[in-house]
Parts: sequence; C-alpha cells; structure tokens
Amino acid sequence: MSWTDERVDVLKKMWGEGQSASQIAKELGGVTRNAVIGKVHRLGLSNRAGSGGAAKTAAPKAAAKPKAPAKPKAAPKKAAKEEIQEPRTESASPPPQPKLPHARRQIIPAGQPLPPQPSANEISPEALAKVNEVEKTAKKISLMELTEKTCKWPVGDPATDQFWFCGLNVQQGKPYCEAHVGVAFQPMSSRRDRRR
DNA sequence: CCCTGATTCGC
DNA sequence: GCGAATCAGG
Repeated sequence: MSWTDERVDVLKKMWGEGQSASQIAKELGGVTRNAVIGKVHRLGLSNRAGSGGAAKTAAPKAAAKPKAPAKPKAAPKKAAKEEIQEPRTESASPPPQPKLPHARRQIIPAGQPLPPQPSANEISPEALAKVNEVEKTAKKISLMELTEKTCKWPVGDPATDQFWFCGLNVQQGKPYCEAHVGVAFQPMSSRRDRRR
C-alpha cells in the first residue's frame, strides 16, 4: 500500500483525533504502526500538542542517541545531525472536542454478580464519569465475544437482554479497560479504617 | 507482557 | 519517501 491522498487524509484526521498509531494502522490496513508513525513524522505533525507545550512523551528525547549496538546489523554511520529543532507554532491542529459533562447517572438494576463496585460513594467522581462515558462507546460485546483483550466489565442486568460487556481494549494485563480499571481497582485510599 | 510514540537508516 | 528495527517510556 502506498500513501494515497485519501489514506494520508485518514491518517491526519485520526492522528488529530488523538488516535494511536496502531489504531490508525489498523484502520488503514496494509501498514504497520511504524509506517504510520514514520509518515506522521515525515508529514511534520509529530506532536499533537503544539501550543506551548508540554508534550508528555515527546520533546525531551530529542537529542543524541548514543547507541551501543551489540548487534552490528548495520554499520553505525553518523547520519546528518539535526541541529536545533525549530518549535514551530503552527496551530493547524483541530480543536479538541470536549465531551459534554453530562452527569447522567444510570440506575443499574443491581443484579448480584455486578463487578466489584466498592460502595459507589467512595469512587472518585472522575472514574465514575469516565465509566459513564465509556459505557456509551463500549463495544457491548457478548459473553462469548470476550477475549483476553476485551474489557470484561459487565453492564446492565444479566437477567435482561440489556446486558453486555464493555469489550473495549483492556488496559494491559488487567481484565478491564482503563476506565473500568479505574473503578474496579480502587487504590486503598479513602477507605480509612475509621472503625474502632 | 502489553502498549505508546520517536528515531535511525537501509532500501 | 518509506517503514522495519530499534529505542525509550508507561
């Protein structure tokens, strides 16, 4: 596959939306995430920030990279050195789309085998909000569609057909997606043992 | 281990 | 220009 206009377009769009390189690669098909990233760089839109910013996983790395290759697979040539990078102040990036802060609380029929919802009053509002968001965009997969990589967070009442599993990509290792991990695994904070 | 993006460099 | 390999961080 080559980078046709349309494909580049999709790339730009998705990258602008904050999609990950791998996601974009999957979407486009025929390319790996490396290809996507490489293209992104060549297009000059490496960082999605731009405004004065604070790039979390980008900036501070730009420097010399003294490799000590134990695998002389390629002759370590000294490539042209990039002098000083000019932090262009371009603002061609599309404005982020803040979701409406709908505090829509959905009353769940409270089955029994509901996920470990630790007294839903001490969960950080942040996490809850996030979960609510997620449940809107969840893939809503069935039991049999669960895989090692799908969030296994159940939603709805198992007794009704209004039941499904989140199905989003799991956070890594964990059984839930990031959002659900947030409410499922509450750190042991705010749980002060006021007893006694 | 999974994932991310960043960089290098042979092609 | 392209992207695999690699690096570096979470």
